[in-house]
Amino acid sequence: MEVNRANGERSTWRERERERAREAILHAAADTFAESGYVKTSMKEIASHAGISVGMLYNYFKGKEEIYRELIEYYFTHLQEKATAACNPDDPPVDQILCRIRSAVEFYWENRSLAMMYVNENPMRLEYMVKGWEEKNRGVISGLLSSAIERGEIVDEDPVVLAALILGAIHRLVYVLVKEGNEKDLDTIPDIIHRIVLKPLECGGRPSANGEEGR
Amino acid sequence: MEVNRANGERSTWRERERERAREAILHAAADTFAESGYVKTSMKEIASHAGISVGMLYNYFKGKEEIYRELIEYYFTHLQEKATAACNPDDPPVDQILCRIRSAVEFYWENRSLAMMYVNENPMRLEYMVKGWEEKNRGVISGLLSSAIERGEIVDEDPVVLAALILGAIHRLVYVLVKEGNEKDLDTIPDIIHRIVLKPLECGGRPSANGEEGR
Amino acid sequence: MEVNRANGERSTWRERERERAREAILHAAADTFAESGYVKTSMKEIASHAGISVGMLYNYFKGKEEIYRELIEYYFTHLQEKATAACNPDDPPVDQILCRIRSAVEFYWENRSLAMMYVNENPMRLEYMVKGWEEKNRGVISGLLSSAIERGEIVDEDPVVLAALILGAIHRLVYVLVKEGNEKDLDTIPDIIHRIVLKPLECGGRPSANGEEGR
Amino acid sequence: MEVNRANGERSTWRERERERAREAILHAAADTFAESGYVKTSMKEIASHAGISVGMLYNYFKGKEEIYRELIEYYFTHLQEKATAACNPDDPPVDQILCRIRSAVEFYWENRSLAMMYVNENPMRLEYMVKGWEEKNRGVISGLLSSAIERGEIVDEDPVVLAALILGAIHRLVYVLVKEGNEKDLDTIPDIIHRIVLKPLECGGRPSANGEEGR
DNA sequence: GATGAATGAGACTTCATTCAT
DNA sequence: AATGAATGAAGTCTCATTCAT
Repeated sequence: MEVNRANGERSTWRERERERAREAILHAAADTFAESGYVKTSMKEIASHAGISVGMLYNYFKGKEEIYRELIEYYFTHLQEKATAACNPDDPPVDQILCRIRSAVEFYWENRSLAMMYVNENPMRLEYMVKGWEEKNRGVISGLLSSAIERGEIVDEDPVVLAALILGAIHRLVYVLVKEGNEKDLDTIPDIIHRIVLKPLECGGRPSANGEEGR
Repeated sequence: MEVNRANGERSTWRERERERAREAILHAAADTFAESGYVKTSMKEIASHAGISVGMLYNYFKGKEEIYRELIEYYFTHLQEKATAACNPDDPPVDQILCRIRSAVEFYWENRSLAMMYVNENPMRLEYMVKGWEEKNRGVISGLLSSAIERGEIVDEDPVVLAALILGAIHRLVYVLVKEGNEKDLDTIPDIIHRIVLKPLECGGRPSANGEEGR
Repeated sequence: MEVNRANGERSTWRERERERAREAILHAAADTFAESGYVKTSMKEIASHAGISVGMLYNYFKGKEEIYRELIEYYFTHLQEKATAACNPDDPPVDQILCRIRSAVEFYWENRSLAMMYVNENPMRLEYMVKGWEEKNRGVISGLLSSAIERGEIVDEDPVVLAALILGAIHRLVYVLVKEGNEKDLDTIPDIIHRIVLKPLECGGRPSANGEEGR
Repeated sequence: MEVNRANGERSTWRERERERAREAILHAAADTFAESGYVKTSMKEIASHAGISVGMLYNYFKGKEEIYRELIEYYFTHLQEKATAACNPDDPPVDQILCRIRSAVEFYWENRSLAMMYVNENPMRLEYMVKGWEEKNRGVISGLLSSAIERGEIVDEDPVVLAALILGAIHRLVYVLVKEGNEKDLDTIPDIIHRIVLKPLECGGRPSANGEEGR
């Protein structure tokens, strides 16, 4: 049993080491993919950025595609986690949406390589690599929009369409700001979305921005 | 002289034939690129879609890049031409924007392969292929927004940011609708943008020319 | 018989026309080969320089190799013809050699494309195309040198070696002069060879230019 | 530290291995180029001569051109080094020239593939690959000839022309001897040049240091 | 005769993946 | 565990030659 425990512990230690190594590789890979895109990034480059040999990559990952897929999954998973942790599910849905956008933008800022990887990549490849991410992503926002509509807080528009519109707008704003080197303005995005898209949707109770309050 | 005329005619015929063949190849290529993206599309595939041999492609185009660039340039050129032809520069700027969006959506509908090529592609590649397309594209819309702001017709927001937001929203809506097979709903996009983004921006006094009610 | 003669004449006319066309092609091809070398010259280029279609080339020649071979053969044939016509076989051999060199240099001047083709080309290709040209070429000179030696007019050196030496020297001088754009100095080559190589070889009878002793 | 040393040694060993492999490839390539010339030599052939796969060539060299250029540069560099090492710069210039020729011929003998590569190649390609090699090569000899003329040791001829003549003669003699399989006679070349070209140029008074009699 | 569109073999090159050490 | 040498398939492009018109 002690032996077993010893084995167990060693195995646990091994696993931790392995996990640590995998994450180091993933970080290196994210930088490389962000810079050059999936296709133009070679395994040699990733290995070199990670400071290990090409052969070693295959010890930790099945291949290039697995590395990429894990990065994208890591990206979406942590994006959701962060937003879920930050936002209170008892708040009004619109506030939750804003909170999630704020979380997302913070996350972009903290993980610029990942964000660039996502923002610069061929949407078809993303879809191919992580089936259904798009719908999942939109699903949360459109769910919140649905509640908001049901509760009569915003006007009755198709929530799926609204979600696509909002996410598309954010995506492009991120892309433009980063491409033009204005990364520091990323944090203005939540306000922009709020002012221009969400506020005007609100029904009477909370008066629209175009009313007496403006901004 | 008759000989000359004959030569002239033959040469014209040759040129017409050549142009016809080039366009056939471009069509085939657009389909293939739309399906698989630039990188995963091989010259063999293009040739096979076009019903000719690989070597023949090089009689008409310098290489893969030229085919792609010509498609993208055709896309942007005709998109702008169509919008410019359809919209009256004396109309209020907001109406012109809506008109341009309507033209664009019609154009997407009529050139679905081209549109998919654009919507599915890696933004970095588009930028690499046609330098500055993004700014040019945004420039027209942000210019009209600037006028609208100057004329006091819409609230004072950064027109560049607004343009990015609008274009990002449209881009994503096109992507989502096409990916989910709802291409027939493409023509709802102009109304959506109008209702959700542009109308609320209008300053109280002046109702938009497009539909007295708005809703 | 008249019919026959008519046929004969027509055939003769056709043949003359064909010969004329072939020579036009050969001229165009010589220019192209001289500029770019055998490998980098394409049939398209030759056709374009000759003002005809690619297909037409194959009406007159079996292929690229045949064109090249005929040019080289034309070159050597006419070089020899010119020299033979100009030089008196009853003159002393050394004078004949000088006379041949003078003829050759004149020929280079008059057929610069051909000469460049020859001077710039891979010797292996030349040898491959026209087997034995090297020996034939050297043969004439070494034959004359042999006679000169037999007649005691020049010192007793291996005539084959001497011929190679002389021809190599001329070849390089042509190459250098043309490459540096001093084509006009080509005609100094015979004197140089005379002064530096042939004269010193002469035995006492005709005293060398280098002082009374010769060697 | 032991680890470091181990790493250091392994790394050194790797580098040595790499260097060894590169040289093996270069040797194989020299043979192949010498046999078929640059253009007709395919990477497949080189790989096959070297006993490795085609892809492997690209681990060691950027491409075909790099292999070729490295060979040619090796050739010229070592030719010059050998000559410089062998010849005493305080000797009379004419003796130095002869010494350099002797070194060169020895070098040809020791590196027959390289020499054939050079002797058989299209001069235009050589020039394209190693810009200015012709002038550099001629420069050394013509410089020595200039000194000899200034010192009144040889008659006053254009040293550039003389150098071209000498080098052309050597080049052709090497070509002829090797082509006819008389490689063993390569070492007669320095004497030939001495006897036929250099000696007669000497001004009466001063006998050459190389052999009091001439031959 | 005359054309040039069309073919297809073959060249160079890249790179994900494997495997002996 | 760790390395990087090695492979080989696949991709882009060129061009001599053929052939329907």
